[in-house]
Amino acid sequence: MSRITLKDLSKFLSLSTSTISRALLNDKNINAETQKRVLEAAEKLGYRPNTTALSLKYGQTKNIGLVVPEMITPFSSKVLQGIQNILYPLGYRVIITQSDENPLIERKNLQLLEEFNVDGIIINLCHETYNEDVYKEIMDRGIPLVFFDRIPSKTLEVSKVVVDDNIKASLVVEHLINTGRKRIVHIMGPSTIRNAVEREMGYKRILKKHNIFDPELIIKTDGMMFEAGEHAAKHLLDRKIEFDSIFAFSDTLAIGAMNYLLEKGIKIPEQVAVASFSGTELATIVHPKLTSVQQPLVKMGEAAADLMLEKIKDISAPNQTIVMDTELIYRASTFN
Amino acid sequence: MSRITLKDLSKFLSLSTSTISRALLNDKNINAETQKRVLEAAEKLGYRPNTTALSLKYGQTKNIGLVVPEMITPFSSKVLQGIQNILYPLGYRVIITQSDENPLIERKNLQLLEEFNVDGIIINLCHETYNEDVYKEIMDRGIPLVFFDRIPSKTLEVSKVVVDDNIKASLVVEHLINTGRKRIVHIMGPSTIRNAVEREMGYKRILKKHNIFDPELIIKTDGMMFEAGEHAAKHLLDRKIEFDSIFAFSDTLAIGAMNYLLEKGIKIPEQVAVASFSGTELATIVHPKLTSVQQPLVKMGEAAADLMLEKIKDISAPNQTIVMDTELIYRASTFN
DNA sequence: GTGAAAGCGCTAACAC
DNA sequence: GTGTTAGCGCTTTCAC
Repeated sequence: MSRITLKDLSKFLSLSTSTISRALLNDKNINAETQKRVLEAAEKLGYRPNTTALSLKYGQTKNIGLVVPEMITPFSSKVLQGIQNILYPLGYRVIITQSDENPLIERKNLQLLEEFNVDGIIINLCHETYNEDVYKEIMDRGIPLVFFDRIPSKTLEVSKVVVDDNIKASLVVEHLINTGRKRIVHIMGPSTIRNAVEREMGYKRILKKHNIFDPELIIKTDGMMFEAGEHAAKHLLDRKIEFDSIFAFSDTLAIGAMNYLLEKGIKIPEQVAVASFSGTELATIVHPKLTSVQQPLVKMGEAAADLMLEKIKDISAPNQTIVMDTELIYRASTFN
Repeated sequence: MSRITLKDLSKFLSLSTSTISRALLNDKNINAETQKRVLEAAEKLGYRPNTTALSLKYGQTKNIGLVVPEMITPFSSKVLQGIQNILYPLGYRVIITQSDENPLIERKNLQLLEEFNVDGIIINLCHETYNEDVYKEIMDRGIPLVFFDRIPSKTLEVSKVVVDDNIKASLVVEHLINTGRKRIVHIMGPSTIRNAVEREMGYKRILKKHNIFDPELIIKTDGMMFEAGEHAAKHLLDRKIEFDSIFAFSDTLAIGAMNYLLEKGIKIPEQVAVASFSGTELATIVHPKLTSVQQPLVKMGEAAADLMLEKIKDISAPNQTIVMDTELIYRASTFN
């Protein structure tokens, strides 16, 4: 808590609090001499403005909530970094909540953030439709909501930051084909996540184009974490499904699968090439390093924060969709 | 922002705001009938208390700052989880800042949090002494500071949550010796981090006890991230230093080193066993999985939050040091 | 049991 | 150019 207040300065200098305030705010109606005295006294006594008073005055808490599915992988941290880059210098605090990939927890988090009186919420959701009612309620109450990465179903019009999942997924698959792979597995995320469906569409389109599509090669996972990837790999081996490569929905799933294969003595990339989507550090801290679609996560955070600022300035600003550019990074996991 | 206020309810029910307030706070001086009416109206109109007004009233922002070195690894996220477990239900917001292992950024973060008027700061520092002056200043201003994991030098008495680095490091080394390793490298963190020194001491003590200590086997890194581990491994190979195992300061350094060795075709654990310290998911998502000292990160966060609450309740509460139990988890990276 | 009024720290409209 | 005052939303004396 700030100890010393305008009132203290006012007493100290025998000036009214409004004069002090004006001096501090660099108002035009202030004597240069007076201002200097005030500034010096403020410095000397260690005055720090009370943000709470300002919040009350202006009706803005300067708190922005962030809801993410998890923070085990660096994905959200990177986006957070971008959000902070924009919001911290402007005096906004960012309050993070983790949903643990559970829509129920996400729901609680949203309610918690509302209780925290945030000015807006930036969210990467964990289920396309489950909490749609809450999203709506929140927006109806005049609290702007900005989505990134995983967005709600099309029935809800919102501001959002996304990547072109479909096209980039197809590029990954093309790459696998170009390097001679024919039995390309897709480890697909839950279909309650729009991106999973989009990436699958990209995958399917290319395989069909090349006439090598086989529905058996699509493994839909239940979860999103490493074990889900392991299960997918186990499933493939247990069923003796023949495959020479994997395109996974995310680095996380890819790594889970990769480690299972390595444990079973399968050589990567010699026997099975692995590629994925995300672009976190995870792709480069495993061996072999993963070919992956790199998303500009920090920039995505910055974009989301910008959208949020726009909405805060004018709640009726039109919803925008920002599509970020991604880059397919080729690494050892897909080359012999 | 909450739309509807006590005043609105007051008008709506033709009652004074004080009565409304009393009803909502379940005060004894309130007619049961009146209270019922108020509660119903509040529900109906969707009243939500304005936390800002409360903050101003009580002189507490209910904001707690968190300063961590990085969020690329899951270490801080886990601790954050624990902190949130305790603080969120109590209405405290947690505001995170990342120092990027840079004391200068840490300094800025601390100042930022002060400007945010936090009620207290929980911190995992990135340099033992560099910002000691700021820590002191902050505490002198009556803002409680609680440290965890990496703590300041002994000249600064503070509340903190730590683990027994020295003893657990020695257990890891004993384990390596028990599995037949003789040339045990230590990849040591920067000595500006107390834990690095403690873990090195544990390492040294055991090697000396067994008469196999060789100063050449200690590689002190400059950084803390994966590349620093790689560099250490490169250094070992370049200098043709003979070794059959590695004990690394952290999972991060261990993984960096491991991947470099794997790239050079060195077999793990057959040729080189690897063990580390941390206990994040990182240890289990690489191949082979890492033997590592598992720290109870969520619990550490909870303990730090508890210490913080104590300090908030009574700023003059005595400083406490909580030492958490850790567990050495044996995994494939140290077994043939 | 209820209402009026003060005050938390600050800014801004209004006097002078 | 400076001071006075009101008010942001809430709780809490103090009256009645």
